[in-house]
Amino acid sequence: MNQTKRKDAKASKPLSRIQEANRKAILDAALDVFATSGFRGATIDAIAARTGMSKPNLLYYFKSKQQIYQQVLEQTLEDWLAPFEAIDPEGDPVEELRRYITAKLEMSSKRPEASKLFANEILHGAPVVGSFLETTLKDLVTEKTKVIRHWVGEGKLAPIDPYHLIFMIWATTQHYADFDIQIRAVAGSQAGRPGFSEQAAQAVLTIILNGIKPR
Amino acid sequence: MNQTKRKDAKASKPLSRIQEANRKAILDAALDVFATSGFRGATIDAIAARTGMSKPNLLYYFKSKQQIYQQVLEQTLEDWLAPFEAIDPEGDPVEELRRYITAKLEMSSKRPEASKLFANEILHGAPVVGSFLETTLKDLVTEKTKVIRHWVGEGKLAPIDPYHLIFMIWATTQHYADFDIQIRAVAGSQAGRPGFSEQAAQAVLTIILNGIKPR
DNA sequence: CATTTGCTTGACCGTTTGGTCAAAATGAAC
DNA sequence: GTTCATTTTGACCAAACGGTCAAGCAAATG
Repeated sequence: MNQTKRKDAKASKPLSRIQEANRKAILDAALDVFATSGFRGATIDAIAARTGMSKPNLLYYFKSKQQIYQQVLEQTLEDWLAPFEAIDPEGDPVEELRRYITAKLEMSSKRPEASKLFANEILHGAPVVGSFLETTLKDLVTEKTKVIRHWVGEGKLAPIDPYHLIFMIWATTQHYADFDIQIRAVAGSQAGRPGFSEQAAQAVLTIILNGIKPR
Repeated sequence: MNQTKRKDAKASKPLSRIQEANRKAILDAALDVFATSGFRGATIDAIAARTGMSKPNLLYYFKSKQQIYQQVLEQTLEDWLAPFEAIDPEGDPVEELRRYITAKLEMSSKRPEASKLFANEILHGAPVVGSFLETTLKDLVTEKTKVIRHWVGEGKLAPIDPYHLIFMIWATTQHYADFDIQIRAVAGSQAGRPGFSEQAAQAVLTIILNGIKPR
């Protein structure tokens, strides 16, 4: 029964059906808990309660709270980055950025927990994703700044600093997820209305795209 | 009964010289600790260590960790709001907004801890400042949206939604404080150079102001 | 000087929480 | 059924942490 197919001790894990389901349930619950309470504020018990499992059972699937956190974060980063990678150097600048901003705003509205989780991580010094930021993300951003600079060179965009344009898009799109409570408190009835997030997207697009169009 | 000379709401403490100095030292240390570790992550011991006092001594001046947190937050909110209140309805729109954005970016660069403290509070559901957001801040924002709408009506600004303009400014200016680690990681050498924050201010102003100028 | 009041702290307590462990339940294979 | 591996948990431990308290120290006050 110990063929290459069944149970490999170290290299890779076949992952039984039960394991796969439980792991996923745990990571889903953990995302919520970590996002609302932060790493320190979250407790294994809280995550366990949310999945209906016992605490030791969580630690049967993941060896520590840290590890759960890392995996949730890792999983989140991929989604977070995908639309950024998708910016096409060959496409029309305004159209590409419109697509990117729209995608990010949609993510903020649909999965604010992911955004909050990430915000928390960065806010506390990026202890886990720090090296990722300095390598993968940095390279990716460098690449995109070249694209933007190329667009500017062609006269398709106003002469703006690519870094700050990117930061500004990140800032704005994340804000709607991370600060949603403040937004709801301040905008009051406005924010409750259906179509509010579409309206937000429209306003953000208007300002940024007008701001970077060549004059 | 109550002489109205002291600013005290509780009508008891004249506050000795020593008390005033120690209270301030504690609040200063607490700002740093809360900003970098969050409420849950911060410990009274850490704050005490930073002031050179003992833990019981902190609790002699403030009755609980919560109370320290509240006072730090309260103190921070005032600074945070001041430049927003200062937006002058009679002034030139572009000039007023330039002043506001510049002031906020400067705060982000000089006192990022204050910004981080606030971000953390909101991110975790605004348990302490929630009611403040729904009353004072909401009223203030409503007032400023009217000013912006008036400017738009006069044709001095492009027709943009005032709420989203405000959110966008908040988002962007806070981003440079709250996500400074990500910015430094991604921008690398750029961010280290002197004048980086001035450059950031220039870029942000360019995009937003161009974005809202009437065409 | 003595006395009162304000300031400071070492030692301690109760609770929370991350993590362990041995044993029980469940399931799979024969 | 029996046997063996996987999954689950109650009970427990050690460390961390918020907070208390009684006693010590300092500084005014007389």
